[in-house]
Amino acid sequence: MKYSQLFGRTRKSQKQYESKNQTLLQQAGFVDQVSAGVYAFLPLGLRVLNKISNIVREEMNAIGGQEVLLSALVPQELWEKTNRWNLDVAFKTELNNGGKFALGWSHEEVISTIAQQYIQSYKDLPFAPYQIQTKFRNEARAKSGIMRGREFLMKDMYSFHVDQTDLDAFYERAKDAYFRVFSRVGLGDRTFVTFASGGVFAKFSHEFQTLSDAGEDTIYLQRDKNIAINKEVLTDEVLAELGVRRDELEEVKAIEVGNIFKLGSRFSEGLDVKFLDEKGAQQFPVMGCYGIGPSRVMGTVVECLSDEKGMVWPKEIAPYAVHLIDIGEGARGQAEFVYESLKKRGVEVLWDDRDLRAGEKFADADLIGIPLRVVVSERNGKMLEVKERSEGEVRVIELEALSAFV
RNA sequence: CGGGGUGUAGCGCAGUUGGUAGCGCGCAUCGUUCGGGACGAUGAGGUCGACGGUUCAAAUCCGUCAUUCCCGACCA
Repeated sequence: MKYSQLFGRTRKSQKQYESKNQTLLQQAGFVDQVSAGVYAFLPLGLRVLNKISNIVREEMNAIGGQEVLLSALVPQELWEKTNRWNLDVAFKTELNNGGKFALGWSHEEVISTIAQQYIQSYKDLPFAPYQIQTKFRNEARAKSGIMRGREFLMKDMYSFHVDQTDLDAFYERAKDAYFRVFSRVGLGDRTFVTFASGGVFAKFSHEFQTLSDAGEDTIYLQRDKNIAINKEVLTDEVLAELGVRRDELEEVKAIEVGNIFKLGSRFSEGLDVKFLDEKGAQQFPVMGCYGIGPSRVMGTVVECLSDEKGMVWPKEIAPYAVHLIDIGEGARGQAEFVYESLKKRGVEVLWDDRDLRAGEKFADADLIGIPLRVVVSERNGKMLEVKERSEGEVRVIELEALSAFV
């Protein structure tokens, strides 16, 4: 992609928000705020978001998840079956004939109602559909850039099992899959599985909490034992159960990037999803649900991995692999050659082909945060000057040697 | 939903005791520049959030509503 043709661009003057991700993503032209908690993703931002979604997709598929796309409009009657119609989070709307709907802020009702048609026998279980869809939540106060919005992208998976044992086994596989997701997006070393409130049917749920001062949650860490506990469930009883002492805990701020939850049979009972077991007896499937918000993950990466010059994207989710810069008119032809060569090799490259001075191009490259910067100039002739965004070292190499960096 | 701040050109901002609006960036044209956000010249671009009130006169004072940011509350 040639930067001169890109929809969206960097700004020199940018309001400095309290939220780093809001400031940097807007300044670099990755997102545009439409309203409080409502964001449009521009080409660069969408590329990142899609890469995160694809990682999630791959890892969910790897444990047997099956992708679906549910409806965003969810009728009142479904919510009423589970007593969730009158909740503040819901954006409500209605048809011209008066039928009432809420925009989906979670989809247990929809998926369970559909599942009901396909679950008759224990032989039909287990399965785990998931979707990646925009969720709508009527937050009283949107905040923190793209991390707590009124609409946001969410991967939600729901699993259905014949019994608790089967759920427990799948739950552990989902937990592992979540670790792989956070590792791949570059947050692995600072993301902890955290004991959190389990609601009515389970003692705990598990949150995936990424350490960051920008986080809304307070968690307590025992790093040696790799145990983390959300402040909301920190009691002496819980500490005893987990085998940790209060005085060995470290209090930290964290961002909840994922949450997995054992639902038991609340929804299968509420929505009357039943199957016949081996003995011909009617049973309710045991369910689990598993959420990750790709847009929140994107914001979290910005919060955690940026520096004073701008964003620093990990390779797996960077909008492009290479940020090509040509300096001086004499380098234009060589830049064109390098650009075409890289594209032919399947390397994703953003070429800043604007007729600007070097300083502006460097500053924009730092702000945008693509992992590898490649400079061509008359000074370097046919050689390429490469520098990784995350470190300072500059190397001069031949085009053929570039594959070692991307 | 309570509390505080904010609203003026595409973006970031200034605008004093009321007298119908400026600066920087960006943008357009030209020239000089050209390895860490260059410089000069010329130019385009705003019913000052909305509505109502006070006044000869309102970006400016008063009221209401909407907006946005932050703190808190909330957060299957």
